[in-house]
Amino acid sequence: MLDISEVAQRAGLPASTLRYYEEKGLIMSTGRRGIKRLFAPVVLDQLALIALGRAAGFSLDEIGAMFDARGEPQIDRQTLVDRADSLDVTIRRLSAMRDGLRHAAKCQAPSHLECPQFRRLMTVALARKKGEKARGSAGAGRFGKP
Amino acid sequence: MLDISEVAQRAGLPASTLRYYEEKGLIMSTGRRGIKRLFAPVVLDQLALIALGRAAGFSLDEIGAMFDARGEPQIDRQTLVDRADSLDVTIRRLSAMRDGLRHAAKCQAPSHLECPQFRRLMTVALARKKGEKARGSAGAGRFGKP
DNA sequence: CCTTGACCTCAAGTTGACTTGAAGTAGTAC
DNA sequence: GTACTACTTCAAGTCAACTTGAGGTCAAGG
Repeated sequence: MLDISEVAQRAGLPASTLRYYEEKGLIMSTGRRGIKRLFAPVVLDQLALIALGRAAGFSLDEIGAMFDARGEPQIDRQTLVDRADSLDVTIRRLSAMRDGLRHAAKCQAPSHLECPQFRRLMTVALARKKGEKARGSAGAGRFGKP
Repeated sequence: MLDISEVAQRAGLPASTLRYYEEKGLIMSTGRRGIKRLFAPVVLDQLALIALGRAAGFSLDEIGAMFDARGEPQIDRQTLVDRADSLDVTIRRLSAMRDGLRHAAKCQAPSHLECPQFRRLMTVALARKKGEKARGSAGAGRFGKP
């Protein structure tokens, strides 16, 4: 059993964030010693998972919908697959942006927005509207209209 | 020349966001007809670039530091390369998360956090601490401690 | 000429994800 | 038993990225 400062230190998060995550139902403390929270070591895995989800652009609510407070995936397997699909889209975009940045760093063209290679990369990155719409509204939440 | 509603419609963004982006110096209107903004069509490319950057987890300020209001990359080529490198890290994590989600959707293990395959994917996703630290602090801003 | 509607500005409000601060509590060390 | 310290709660504050609302402007149509 770990107390909050140990979890904080190992996860690289402030204790306040851990309390906030618990309040939101993303993690659970397994008990108290006196008034102090105790966490099972598995919470570190859960926090890693949450960090991953945040890096993927999912909101805390979305992450909460994918995994319960014990870190187990929720039963809606289709949602998990949809999330994975939307990650694919994100990954394709990010790859294009990475390539675009690398290209921009060495390209001599006076205007990058007119450089054919740069534009091709951007087009790749944005060639998703159909795929995204065709599948309904299961996006990662960071794209699309309000 | 496009007026704001046309840009809004084509970019899939509300006009308020376009005004906000202009105020932040991310885009420029090329003039006014009376009191109304006019935009050159190239603004659509810039907006695509901004959307890409946002999807990559960059803040508007970071995007503003990478590209000027005309959409041209700023001269600090090393920064562009650093951003690209940090995108590589992000992409690796997201790929692992995507695989993890796909696996979770079909795996029968009672606890995923104990499923060896799931853990292996997560480990891949998180095996960056060294790489990230070794390169200094050129991250995308979404990772690391405050 | 007058109205209409799409734009404008500027200030204030919203949301998500936390952080901070004040005031309280409880194991441990002396 | 008192002090210390690491925790606790709860309310309020912060920050980014927008959004909303009130009141103003202006070109075009009738």
